[in-house]
Amino acid sequence: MRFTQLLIPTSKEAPSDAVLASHIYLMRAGYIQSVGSGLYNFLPLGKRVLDNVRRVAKEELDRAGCQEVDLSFVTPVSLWKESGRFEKYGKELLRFKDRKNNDFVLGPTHEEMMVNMVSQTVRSYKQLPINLYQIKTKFRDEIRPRFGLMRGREFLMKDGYSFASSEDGMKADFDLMEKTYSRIFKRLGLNYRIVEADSGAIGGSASKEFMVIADSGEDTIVICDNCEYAANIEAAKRAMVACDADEPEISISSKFQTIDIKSIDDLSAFFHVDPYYLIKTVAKKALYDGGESKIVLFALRGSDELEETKACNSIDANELVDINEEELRIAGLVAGYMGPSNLSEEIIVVYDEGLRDGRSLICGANEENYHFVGYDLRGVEVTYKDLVAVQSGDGCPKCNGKLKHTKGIEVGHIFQLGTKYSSALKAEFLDENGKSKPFMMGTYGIGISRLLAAIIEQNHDDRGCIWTKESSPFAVHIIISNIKKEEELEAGEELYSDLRSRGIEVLLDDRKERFGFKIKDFELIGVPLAVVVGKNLTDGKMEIITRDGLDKVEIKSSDVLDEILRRLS
RNA sequence: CGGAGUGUAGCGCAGUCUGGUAGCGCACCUGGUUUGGGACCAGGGGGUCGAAGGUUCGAGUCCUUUCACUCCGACCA
Repeated sequence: MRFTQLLIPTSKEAPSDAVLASHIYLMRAGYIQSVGSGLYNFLPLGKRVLDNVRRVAKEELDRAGCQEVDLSFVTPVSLWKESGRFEKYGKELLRFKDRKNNDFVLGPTHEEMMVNMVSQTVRSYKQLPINLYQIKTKFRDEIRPRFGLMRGREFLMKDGYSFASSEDGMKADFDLMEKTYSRIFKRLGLNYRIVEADSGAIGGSASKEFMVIADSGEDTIVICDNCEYAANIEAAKRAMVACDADEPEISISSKFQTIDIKSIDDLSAFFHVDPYYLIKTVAKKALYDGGESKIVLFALRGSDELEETKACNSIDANELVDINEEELRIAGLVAGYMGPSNLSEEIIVVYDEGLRDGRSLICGANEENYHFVGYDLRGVEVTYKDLVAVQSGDGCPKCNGKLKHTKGIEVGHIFQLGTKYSSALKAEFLDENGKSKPFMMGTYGIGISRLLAAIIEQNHDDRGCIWTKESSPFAVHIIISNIKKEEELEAGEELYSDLRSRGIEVLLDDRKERFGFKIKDFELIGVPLAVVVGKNLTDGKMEIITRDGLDKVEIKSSDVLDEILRRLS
């Protein structure tokens, strides 16, 4: 393509709200344009990259035997009510009515639609397994869209769904998708890691996320420095923690006056006891379907932190929200002096596994200025769940390595769903014995538009984008230094048509601009390879620039074509 | 949802306190000079000052309402 014919509005200035490199450069280099909160237009360059990422995904999925379909974007609300997700998904669902006053949502994901489609067309186990996918715009009304393409409201996603007749079949599908996804992200040139994950609003049993490692990532992931263990903090486990500090010597269990001693630190200092022996009690309001809510106390060791997603899952709630002072008071709770015992019946208490059979503990007495000393959990019937946020330095649950935190961008997520949706939506097939059974499903997503951001987060410098080979909008960027010089123009044009005739995607900068202007645009746009046709043409040479590292070499003009072909192969 | 802030040319901003002809930089158009690191000179186009209502002789500026966008937070107990 010729620069003079392409819409590439590059600019020196970035929008003031852009903080991430990917956001800044994709805007500045004219890939995308903002149209509203979390909404973007893809300009020609952006569309080319999007198509490339989509193509890589499609090729690998088709290779793995998946079939592409395209389901209606507007989906009837009835399906969402049937699956129970209408409430669970909450405000992220964009709802609206048509002229006949029927309710619809814009699809944020398509489990319901796909199950519905398959249940109408697949009747027999002989038709299984089957794996269907689509690459389609999705809409989620995010609480707070930000970071450009990273967290938009409208975005392009590949969503796939597998249907099997047995659990083994489902697991085989899942494993195949894990391999396929690995191939896709590898081809896109990404440094990624597969981590164990929470299933979130999708539901289901096992799930894994594909995380692109980047400091700007929104997710915290926990990785082992010794083995392959890696998990999202929302699902990360750790080896049991022992405490080096001595257990406090407590002769009798009793209330103890602790005026103005409210925090774990204060308590620890006041009693000269390691926080390990203190109970931290976190109060939350849990929201359920139908507007129901319950007060829940999560008890964990003072040395640990609560992981909210785990906490939410532990009580099967839709969401956890903070409790305001009024609600605390009504529940008979005192901030700073909360404890898991002596509570009204309506309050649910969940203990962290780390407290199992704990003794000689200190906790709030649920009374202003008093703590309870010598709390003993041995032989007491309580609910234990894994609630803690794994911290850097904790032991790996798989080996004796140490865990550490790092940041990642979630670009893929694969789930084993089992029969969650097929049961709810009564999607069944007849097995070998003529018996009706719900499909064993898996669901698999890739954030196609988010990948553009992820690729740039991982591949950029202070001058602009550096695309990877398969994602780049063009393979080669030819810069004609001064189009007024006939020989430069001719040589540039000739190289351009030679490359094009070999099927190579070339961007030719034929604008009537100065050299500096053009080279800055090349650096901003980030095509991996550039050829400068300029002043050293008089010595019969051209310059090849590698965008990553900006290495330059002069090559005899007659050898340039071969050199480029060699590098691209 | 809670808190803070911003809406003025395509983009980035000043002007608002103290009411009196709508400004700057970049970008854009014309002509000329320049041509290897975002050039220079001259000329030019472009605005319901987010919207609605009010106060006033007069409102970008003051008052009321509203909409949109952005940022921070959603922790501890």
